[in-house]
Amino acid sequence: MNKPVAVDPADVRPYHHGDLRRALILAAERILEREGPQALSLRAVAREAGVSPAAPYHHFKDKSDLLNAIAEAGFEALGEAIKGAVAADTEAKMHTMGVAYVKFARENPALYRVMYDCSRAQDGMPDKTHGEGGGFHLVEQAMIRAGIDPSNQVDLKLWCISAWCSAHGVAEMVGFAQFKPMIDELGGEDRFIEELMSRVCHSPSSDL
Amino acid sequence: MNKPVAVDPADVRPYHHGDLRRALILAAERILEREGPQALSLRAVAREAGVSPAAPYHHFKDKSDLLNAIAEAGFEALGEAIKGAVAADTEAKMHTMGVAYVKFARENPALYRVMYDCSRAQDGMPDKTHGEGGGFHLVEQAMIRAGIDPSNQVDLKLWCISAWCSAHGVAEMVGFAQFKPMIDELGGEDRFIEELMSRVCHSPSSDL
DNA sequence: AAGTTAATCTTGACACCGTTCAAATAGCGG
DNA sequence: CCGCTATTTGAACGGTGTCAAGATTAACTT
Repeated sequence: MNKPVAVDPADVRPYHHGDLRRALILAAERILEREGPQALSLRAVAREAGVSPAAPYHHFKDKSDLLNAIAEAGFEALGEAIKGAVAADTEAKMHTMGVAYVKFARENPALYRVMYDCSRAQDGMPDKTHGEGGGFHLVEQAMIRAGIDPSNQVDLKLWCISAWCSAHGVAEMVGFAQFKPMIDELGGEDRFIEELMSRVCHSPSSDL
Repeated sequence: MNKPVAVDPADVRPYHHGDLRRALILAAERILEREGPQALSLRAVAREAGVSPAAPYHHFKDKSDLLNAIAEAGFEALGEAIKGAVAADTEAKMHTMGVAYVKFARENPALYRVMYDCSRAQDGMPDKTHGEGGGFHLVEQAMIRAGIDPSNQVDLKLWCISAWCSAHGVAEMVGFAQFKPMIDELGGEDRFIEELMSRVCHSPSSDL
């Protein structure tokens, strides 16, 4: 008899058919990138993972349960993107973080869609987003650096939320094709994002 | 034989089955308010209008075509809401308009959802929104009143877009249940909206 | 006024979706 | 080796968007 051949642990399918849960999430992300959010059906994910339509139900309660897993990973990636931008900017300004946020959304539009569709269906963004390494936490620190008094917790949180809202709004709308003329006039979407972000981060007068 | 009985003209179904197109839109809006956006299927709309599942296809190319009609009406109503708020505020500040915007979104969550789902699938918001009486036009005027130089068209538009983005972001996120503790601490969602809006309209320092 | 045309609506079908459930299968502990 | 449990399948149900073909009715033409 052959003893089990020594295989790369990455190739091992430890269970029945492998580590589905993970495989399903990966398959879903693949579909998301390739065909967009409206093509992301449970059956399509199962198909992509090479498994029957009912199989996912042993790893996810629901379709929305799968979506939530994807969304959570998305928010984590978003946090990483922001962190990366902060690390590259010695001043670690809100503006920098905002631009990183919007660019992440633009580079992963389908994922970003799932992230906020889930947030709306759930109670909001995943808890981890507000935790130690999460994106929201980074915003808090930047706000404090920008001069917001951290002893007034409510005020600080309000500033963070309002900033996050603005970034989200920009992220959802930069893609509107109706802005294309303006984008061309400015010389590219990156410039457009910069211009919007600097206005969001700094109002021209106090009586707006 | 009976001649047709004299009927109230309101009961008359002038066409085959009545003025469908309009009836379908109304039925859809009814479903939207009653059961939310995920219950809005073409078949359900047809059912609500008392008509066969295929009937809508003679008035709308698609399901999305119906949705677009609803979205367009929604953006018009949003413009009216903003206009109303401006009329009631002698100073006609951006802050006032922003609050009106967000409150409209919160009072018509399902409609608001359809509005932006369509905008994303289309090229953006309906053209009428930017026209003479549209909501975007009102923002432009308010921006000019707030001191933005109207001779720099690009700059003016950028200010308007950034403001609209912020309002949209707030509108989408105030509903997150995870903010409930903070809302309670502030004494209600209205107050929460005010606080966010004033921060969005007025940054604390220029180096945010 | 009658007959033709064109618009409107229905019926029935197709493919796909989310979800469930009983049966089959495979790995695991004894 | 046997049974146990987790995993997967297959088939089914009700629902969806969409389309083609036929029936019905309004409108137009002469």
